[in-house]
Amino acid sequence: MVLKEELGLKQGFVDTAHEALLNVYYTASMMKKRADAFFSQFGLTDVQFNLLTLLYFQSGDEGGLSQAQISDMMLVNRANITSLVDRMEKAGFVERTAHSRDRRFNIIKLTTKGRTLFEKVQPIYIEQVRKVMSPLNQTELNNLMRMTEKIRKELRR
Amino acid sequence: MVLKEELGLKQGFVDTAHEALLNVYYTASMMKKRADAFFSQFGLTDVQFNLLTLLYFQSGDEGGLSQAQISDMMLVNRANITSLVDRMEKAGFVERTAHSRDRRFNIIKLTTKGRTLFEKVQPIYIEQVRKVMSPLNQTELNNLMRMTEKIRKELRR
DNA sequence: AGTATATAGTTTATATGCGAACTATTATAA
DNA sequence: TTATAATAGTTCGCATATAAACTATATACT
Repeated sequence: MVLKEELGLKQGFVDTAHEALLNVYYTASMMKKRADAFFSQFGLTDVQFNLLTLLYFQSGDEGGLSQAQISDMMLVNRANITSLVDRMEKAGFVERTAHSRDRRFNIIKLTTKGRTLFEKVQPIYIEQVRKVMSPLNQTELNNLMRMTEKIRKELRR
Repeated sequence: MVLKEELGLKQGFVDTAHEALLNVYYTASMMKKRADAFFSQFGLTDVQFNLLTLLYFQSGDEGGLSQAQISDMMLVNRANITSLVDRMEKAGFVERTAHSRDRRFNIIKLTTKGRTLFEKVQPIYIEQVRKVMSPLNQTELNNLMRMTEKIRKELRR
């Protein structure tokens, strides 16, 4: 019943399922705020760092990822990727390149500047993540992943 | 290691803590999408329904909640509450009223229209929540709440 | 009492998020 | 082969999110 006190709620949790859902939801919300505060030190948002991460680890056939692939991986609408890539391209962290055979695709690649920034920020970020998750031991982390995966599976039906 | 396959990621998870954090994060993201799809049936967003819920269950001394109180409870910036209340007031679901002694406060109250809508939507919403969380038994729900609470406690430091 | 500080709410600029309508390009089908 | 489908990306309108600068009001302090 922790969230009740945290949020000053006396009522409104109709049952445990609802309360658990809100726990997950508000925890993610707080994670995002912390991540945004962290990345702002480096002139980035959490979403922008996610894009750097994807491009750093996943080159794809054409040496980059299409905007549709990025959209699928980040679980966000394609319209967002257009503006996200616009901003990141303007900042010089990524570039749009042509696909070798299909002119519909924009292949997005990290620039040297983007790669350098990622390699600078990523280890510090992982340190922060470890600290945030430090109250949970390995067994708990595994249980947490197992349970949230069950929920996602249900949501995908 | 489920998220890796889900998101088509081959690398990028540096350790279990990071993977667990992203599990929570993407689960909440999917919950939000589902909630938004559900509430759009009734011309609402999930955020707007949250506001109705708060106002329905928490009257406060003045028979409503100040925007600052709403901001605290919803864990969002006060600037958002201004525009949220603007939209909800325009739609006729809430009203801004004066505080009896302190002219700085807007006391936000449900209108009859807002109360009626909430009472119509809420039971159907709770049904959906139970379905989404149905893969977890009571013990798992409690564990999930306990673990996310530990994370929030760490985030509040 | 009068000044400084704190609090509530608004506005602006910016970065997300969605769905729907649009263009360009490619693939499919008749 | 030509008409139709599907796919990739963009643009638009809207709803959310933040921080920062602003006004109005209330409180605290000397």
